[in-house]
Amino acid sequence: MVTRQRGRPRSFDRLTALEQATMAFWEHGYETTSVSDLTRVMGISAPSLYAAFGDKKTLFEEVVEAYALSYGAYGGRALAEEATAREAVGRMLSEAAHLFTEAGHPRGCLMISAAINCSTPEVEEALRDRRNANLTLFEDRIRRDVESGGLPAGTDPRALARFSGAVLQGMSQQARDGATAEELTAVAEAAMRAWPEA
Amino acid sequence: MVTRQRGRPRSFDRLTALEQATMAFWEHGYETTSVSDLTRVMGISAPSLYAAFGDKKTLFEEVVEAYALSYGAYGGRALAEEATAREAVGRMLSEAAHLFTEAGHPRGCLMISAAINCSTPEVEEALRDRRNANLTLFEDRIRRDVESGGLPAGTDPRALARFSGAVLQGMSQQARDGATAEELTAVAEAAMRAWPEA
DNA sequence: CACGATCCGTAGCGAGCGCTATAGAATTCA
DNA sequence: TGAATTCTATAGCGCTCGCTACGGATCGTG
Repeated sequence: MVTRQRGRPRSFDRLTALEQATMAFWEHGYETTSVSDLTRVMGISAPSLYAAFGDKKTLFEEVVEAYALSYGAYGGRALAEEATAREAVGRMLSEAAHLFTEAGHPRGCLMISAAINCSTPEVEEALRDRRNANLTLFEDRIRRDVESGGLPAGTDPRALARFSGAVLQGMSQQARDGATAEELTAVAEAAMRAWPEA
Repeated sequence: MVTRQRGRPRSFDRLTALEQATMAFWEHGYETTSVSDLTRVMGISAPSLYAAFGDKKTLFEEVVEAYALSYGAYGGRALAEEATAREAVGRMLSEAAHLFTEAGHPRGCLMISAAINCSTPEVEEALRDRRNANLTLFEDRIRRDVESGGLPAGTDPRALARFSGAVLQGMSQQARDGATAEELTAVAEAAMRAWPEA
């Protein structure tokens, strides 16, 4: 049902503006990115922003959702496509080493770094919930391999998932602190040495 | 040379106020902790704060320095007191698992989480410089063991230092995301499995 | 064309920010 | 006791924050 639009059409591309907002939030975080920062990088005025995206918090939520489906989708892809939990996490960390440092967008991971110390608690908790949900996905995938014999019987799925998530979060901060793709790749490889032998 | 103080004496304890400022910055970060937050938790008025500590940025720098010498000294102690780099880092991660989660102060590490996304770039860089300086300390300690044969000849000191730092930073965020001391201890133990055999 | 609908830019709201001028209170020294 | 010194509290500065009222501009529809 495509309702023909009635009034004056929007003079900017909504997806482009969302992408530019993503870059701003990714680089500076939720709190530090002001609405006037956003209107400048998006090339629109404040009333246009509020009409198209709601308030700042709602815009950020849409940014996070879009990020999770694009830049942040590598983890889910690895979990879905690799045959074992070990291969999935190994691939995820390896890809993260490049994604966290490549040119064309800010360093690190938006979901990890963009709402660390936030005066709006709901925003901070929303990203925390996403991070913890991802941890549970790791844990479930690892447990499947433990139960099927792909990982040793004594393996603690929750501990191994937390370890992998901690390395990923640490890699994000190292990327923002200046680490190169090569250095992060070495971190990822070291982390996989901690995994039990298959 | 203790010069007798002349005018009206200060009506609050400077160290106590500094400690209370530390707790506030530790929990909420540099940016999110306002001067009025500080005056409330420190129990003093704004002019007293500015007279005793300078501006907000200077107060934060003093907080960070005091933190590094107290709560944050465990890493330096482990490096100084343990016989090998492996034992030092293992002890550091193990202690961090408890320090990052124990009651009586906020979770995680102030130097890791308090200035992530900061509108004052110098503050963000000051903590980044401290983190990177700590990485170099790890690296130097590891290199000593590689050169003395305590670690295998092929070991990359910089990579192993970055890995250890990444785990520490990840543990800090996991602590703030709700991980228990036991879970973080498991993360620390997993990390040490990545270290080469002595 | 006129009309309703929708979007745009200007301009500014109330609130909180970091910070400070000012004056009074409390102490030491002469 | 009086003067000099230093701290404290009130009160408010200029600024930026997130957000929006308003009027003009631009569209589809009749």
